[in-house]
Formats: sequence, structure tokens, C-alpha cells
Amino acid sequence: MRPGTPDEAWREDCAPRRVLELFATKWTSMVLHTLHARHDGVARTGVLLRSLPGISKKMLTQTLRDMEASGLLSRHVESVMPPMVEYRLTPLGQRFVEPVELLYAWGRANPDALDQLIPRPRSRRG
Amino acid sequence: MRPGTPDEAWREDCAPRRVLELFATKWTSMVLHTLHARHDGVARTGVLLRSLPGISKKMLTQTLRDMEASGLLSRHVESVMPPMVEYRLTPLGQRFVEPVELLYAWGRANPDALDQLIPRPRSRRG
DNA sequence: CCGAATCCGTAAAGATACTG
DNA sequence: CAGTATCTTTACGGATTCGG
Repeated sequence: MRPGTPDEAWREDCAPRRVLELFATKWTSMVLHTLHARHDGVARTGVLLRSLPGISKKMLTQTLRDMEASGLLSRHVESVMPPMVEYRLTPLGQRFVEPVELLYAWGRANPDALDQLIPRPRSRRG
Repeated sequence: MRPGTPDEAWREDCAPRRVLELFATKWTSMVLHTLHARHDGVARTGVLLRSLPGISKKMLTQTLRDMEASGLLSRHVESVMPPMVEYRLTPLGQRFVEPVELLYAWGRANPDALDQLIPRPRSRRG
């Protein structure tokens, strides 16, 4: 392809770009990994909360609701006291665990590359 | 590990989580891929702009400056008229192309999974 | 005590117009 | 051609309140 010609590979609706959208939401991939690797695809809210240091209850709820709306997991409520809510990977969610694990494994295998990265300064001009 | 025990795998400073931070910045991975796959690691601003449909000049500049500060690419200015600025992958940047290509390939191989995803409604409450 | 909703603030993302 | 200034929108996060 000649220089200056638009790059067809990153069209707005192309598959690779839609994958990246999943990772653009901060907690989604970590929820997928946690459900997959630690709890046979099932966990309740409190377990997820403790498995994701730094997340707030509010962000966890919001992330889970968005993932439910996307079809990545299902939500099961037991009307008991105290309340109990379970989240479960759907078959679709189980498929998306694969790219998450690819990144996870790469990070584990390349800590030195990450150590070379200079943390970007916070609060860049908008 | 017993249920409810904090998940050590997602500590805030762990390697996999630092990888995710790269992908959490929307355009970074696409810039890495474009430089790598289409231009032998070198491209000027206008080429990148046309290769990433949907990006604005402001976001491109901001992304490139952040990546430069992180050590992923270098910036070369020719003081001529009209201006000419080239961006080049550093050895560190070339390493991070690898996980980008992993996701890229997965997306190409799994368009059906992406088609099953229900797009999250825009404008979710914070 | 558990899970979630609401109100609030900050910051990153995005669109557009303008400058050298 | 490359970059900046300004403004709007959206994502993120804390604190508080609600409901069982």
C-alpha cells in the first residue's frame, strides 16, 4: 500500500478494534479472569470485591451490570438474609477469557519490559 | 485458596495489571500496531492520523506524547516548511507490539464472538 | 450485615476551530 | 502539516443513604 493511503486494518468496526473496546473498560478483563481462574466461573459480589484491590463497590456493580448487558455473565439473586448475589460466566464470557489470559500470561512472562516503562505523568493536558 | 481470601493475582502493582493499563489508553495499542505492521516502525503524524479512523489530531498528539514519555517511541522533528515530524518505535516499543498482535490476531480469528456481544448502552451513570 | 442506588466531584476522552 | 485552545461529554471514584 502506498504511503498516505488510509489503513484498512483499523476501520472503526473491525474485529481487532472491537476487542480493544473490552479492554478499554478498566475492570472488565480482571473480572473475567477472576471468575475464570479462581471460582469455576462463579462468584458472589463480596468475593469479587476482595479479589480486585482498589475497586469500589460502586464500580464493581456498574462493571458487572454492563457485562451482564453485554452477555458476558449472568446474575443470580437469592432473596435471603443477608442478600446473596452470584455472577456466572456465560459461554460467550468464557470465550472472551481467552484473550484476557493471553495478556495475563504475557505480563507474567515480561516483568522486565514493564519495569522499563516510564509511568506517564498524571493529569496531561486535555 | 479459600473463598473470600484476597486474590493475590490482581495486586495493584502486579505485571498483568500494568499490561492492562497500556490497553486502557484507547489509542496506544493501535499506534503500536500501525507503526509495526505498516511502516517498519516509522511514520509521520499525517500517516498515523489517516491510519486511525476516528482519532482527532488532539488525541493523536496526546497519545504520541504520552508514549514518548513512557519510552515506547521517539519523536524526530525536521524544522522545515511545511513541518515534518516522524515517530519511531523504540526497542521497548517493539517489545510491546507482541501483546498487541496477540489481541489483534484473536479478534481476526473470532469475529463471531464479537458479533454475539451486545453493545453496552452509551451514557451509563457514574 | 450485604448489595445496590444516589449525589457529588475530578479527570480523561472527544469534537471543533484556530495558529505557525 | 503539525500542533494548540476551548468546550462538551463520558468514565472513574468517594461518601452517603436505602432496603432487606
